[in-house]
Amino acid sequence: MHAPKVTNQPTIKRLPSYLHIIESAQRDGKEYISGTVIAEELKLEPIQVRKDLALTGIVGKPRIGFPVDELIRAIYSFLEWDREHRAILVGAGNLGTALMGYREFNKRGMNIVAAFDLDKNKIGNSHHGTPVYSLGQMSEKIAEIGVDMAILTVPSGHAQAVADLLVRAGIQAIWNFTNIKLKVPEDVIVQKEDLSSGYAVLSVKMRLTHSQTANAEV
Amino acid sequence: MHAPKVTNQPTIKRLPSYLHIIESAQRDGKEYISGTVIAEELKLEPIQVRKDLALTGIVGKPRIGFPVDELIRAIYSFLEWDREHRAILVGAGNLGTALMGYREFNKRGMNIVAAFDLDKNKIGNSHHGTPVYSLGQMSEKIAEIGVDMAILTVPSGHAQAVADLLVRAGIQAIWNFTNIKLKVPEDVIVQKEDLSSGYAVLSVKMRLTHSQTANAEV
DNA sequence: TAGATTGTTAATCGATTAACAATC
DNA sequence: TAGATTGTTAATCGATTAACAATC
Repeated sequence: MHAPKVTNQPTIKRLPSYLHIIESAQRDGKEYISGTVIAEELKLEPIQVRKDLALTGIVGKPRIGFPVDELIRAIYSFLEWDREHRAILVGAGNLGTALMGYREFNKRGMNIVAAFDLDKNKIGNSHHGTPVYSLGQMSEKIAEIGVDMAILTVPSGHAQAVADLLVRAGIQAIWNFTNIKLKVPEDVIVQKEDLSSGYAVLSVKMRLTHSQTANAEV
Repeated sequence: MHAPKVTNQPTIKRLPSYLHIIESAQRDGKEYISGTVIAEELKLEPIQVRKDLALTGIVGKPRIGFPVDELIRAIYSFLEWDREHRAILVGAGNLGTALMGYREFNKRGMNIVAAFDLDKNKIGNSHHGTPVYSLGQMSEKIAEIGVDMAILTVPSGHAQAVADLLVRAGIQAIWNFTNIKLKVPEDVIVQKEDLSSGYAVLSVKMRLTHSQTANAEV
């Protein structure tokens, strides 16, 4: 009767893709969806889907599956996507602007309330409703607005300096899109998004497929 | 005397971050770097770094560490980053443009030779040296240029249709930045980049930290 | 009822970590 | 030489998968 570990990273990372399938079923008017169906859609094992979903506390019906509306609520609740996460974004370049325009985040509770940049041409503009301020105003604005997390999309040369500013301004969580391993106090959460690692996996997969010894387990 | 598995995903995903540290040591003029130092920098266990690096075939010197130049070459070779990967990019929006401007990819052997979009205002332009063509020209251009992989940064509503086009044009590998699970033939490699999964991990980490039971193993 | 699916308990698999001899 | 680090072999840990009774 041990409580299952709630910090199973692989499971947490899969939940958003489940959610996608389940929401699509909801749009189709389905009342129930089975783990088997989700697994087929994502090419996973049914038992894995069931185990993952169990973590959210959902209870299904044998033979029928999981109640769609309830399941969506359970995942949202587990991921804390049913509450507002106020975020700021630092670095309003192409990547930053892309993230500001990513409507899915907003649906998942993330509210990007302000962006900051050094570029005078960008300051004063707004993207998808998010105003862009000067970097100099950042600490002040953070204190004023109340912010849960910062999204870091600055050039890597500025990453550590900006992170230092964020920490000093009291930010507790940083979503780091730079390729710099940030040095921050222990109690500050950093989630690093590393595009190169995806490219590395892709390259190796390509090599394995192109070679004769095609032990292509994906 | 079993050969170690070359398809250890976690290891492959860590190699780019090692490379970062090692290249920085190279710029500092260091001839050798130890696994211990790399581990410290990235807050990993030294034994894990050594095991990971061993996969590339590098041989170190006890007491001294690994020869920097040779180590960089070994990682590049293992990841096939020492060869050109000709890529096209489909969807020249903000994210696509950001990827075209990401100079690190170019250094790692990726050459984005062409981009495609539907938007007439974008067609004919070029971003960081990459020309943008109309989507209608895609199949033709792929045949003409010779392409190893496609980067998919279109709106999710178009993802499957574009993937179908790519497959028909003979593309063997797709780097998928949409949140759609693509349906492709078995022999086509898809690497999915899922920003929501990073956000999910961050949200759960925040919940765990803010709660009293701070079992904050990161 | 028959049978597909859930949820639990156990088994397997693979990755991480530990221990330690070899060595520069 | 002394001692830090490598690389190998073994132990541990955690995640995935299998088996199967319960059940709608």
